Amino acid sequence: MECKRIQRGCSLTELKEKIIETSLTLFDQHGFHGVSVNEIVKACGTSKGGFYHHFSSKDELLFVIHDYFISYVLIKAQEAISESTHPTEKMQKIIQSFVKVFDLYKPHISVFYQESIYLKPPYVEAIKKKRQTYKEIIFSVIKEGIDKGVFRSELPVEITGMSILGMVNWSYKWYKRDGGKTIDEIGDIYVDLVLNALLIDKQKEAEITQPFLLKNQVVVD
Amino acid sequence: MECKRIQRGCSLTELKEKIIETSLTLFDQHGFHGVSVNEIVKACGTSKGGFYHHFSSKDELLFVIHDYFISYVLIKAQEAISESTHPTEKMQKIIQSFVKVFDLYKPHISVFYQESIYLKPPYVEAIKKKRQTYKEIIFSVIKEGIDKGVFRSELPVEITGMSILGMVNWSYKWYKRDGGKTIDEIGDIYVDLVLNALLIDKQKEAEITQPFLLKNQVVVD
DNA sequence: CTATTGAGACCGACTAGTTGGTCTGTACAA
DNA sequence: TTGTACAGACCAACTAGTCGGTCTCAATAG
Repeated sequence: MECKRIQRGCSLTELKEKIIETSLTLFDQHGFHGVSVNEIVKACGTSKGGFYHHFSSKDELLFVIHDYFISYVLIKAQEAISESTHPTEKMQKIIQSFVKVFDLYKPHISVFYQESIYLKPPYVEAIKKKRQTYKEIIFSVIKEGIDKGVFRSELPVEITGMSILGMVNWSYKWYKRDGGKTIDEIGDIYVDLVLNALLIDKQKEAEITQPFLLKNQVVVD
Repeated sequence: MECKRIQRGCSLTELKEKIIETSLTLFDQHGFHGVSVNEIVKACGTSKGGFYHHFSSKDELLFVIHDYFISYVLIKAQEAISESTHPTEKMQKIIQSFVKVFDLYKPHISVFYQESIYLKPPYVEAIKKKRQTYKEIIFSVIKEGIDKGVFRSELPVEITGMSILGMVNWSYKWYKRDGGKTIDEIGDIYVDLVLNALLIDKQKEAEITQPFLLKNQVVVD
């Protein structure tokens, strides 16, 4: 179960790990302010002392969760674009890699997008910086696609990028693992929608046979 | 300033109105749990008594804000589809009408998407029902488009619908009134992206001259 | 091999402050 | 007089965070 996840530093004790995992689930269900430190430690079978031995504050715990997640996503995105040369393929890989994260890190994502307003100033800047980096990866792929004559040049880079981000990110509001479709299927649909929206028609004709565009398969719900 | 907004029942006293508007701004900035009732009443220049005269609880205030917003959006969407016959036009109208709400109800939207997890059981069902109705409006337009041979039949209705919703909804995370583009311009881009993603190519050829698709204008940021 | 030490991991009663909510009182209009 | 609209002191419950203390165990000393 843990094997597919990113390797944490082995310096993390079991309790610290458990506090993070437990509070992640609780925050996901009730929100950061809907869960008290007492509830966290009770759910962990530990104590206030145990908690504050590992975290200087409840806010730091929130930061650790945020940082852990965004760092992971960032690495995955960088991997995705580095192992491809063609902008279309890069876009496809980014979307598919991000969408995969939903299976592994659903609570992380919910907390990340839901509770980030509660991050205290010293922490919020660090997270913002990484989020911006992530955005710029998306933007750069779109820009590259336009420059290479693959994507439609009339599209504004930033807003198109935010549209894609929004489409994918919003999944955290509704995706359930036991829903009708697997996360990979959903990813394929996203890729299909995005590429149909971005590619210039000639390119689309040429690439329609590639696997990232949905065939005329009947996809029932 | 208020004139463009929906007419509230005139039974609302000035204080109740003021509490709603003030807390909306505060919730938007600091989150529902980041603002205490004391802070609300202080910002309003009123008192605990004043507050609890109009609201039975802080939770009810949150519900009122939610219900007010979703009801408005629902009406707008129903207007949008009823005044059009063609699915393409319906989709266009829905997106444009929703996007317009961002200018008028930015704090409502932020609170709606950010704090809804804190709605208590008696309230949360009522809101969920209306949200579902909204989703089904979108779904029905997509379904109609597919049935009429306008939208690509290989697209799954629900996920495509959630993609569109996500794309548009996500705006609340980044849209600023004084940004580079007006909300109407952003709406046009959304319409362009969505229709390019949904329309079958023949339709696209035929309708490319229509105003809802971006011309080869250079849109700089 | 045993004894001593000391540092990290953890416990839980405690505190100071804040929270949502109540209750009595008041001003005023009908 | 009666009801509505508000004021603000008050309260019980809960909050994040503290702090003195205990336990474990590895490193060192004898």
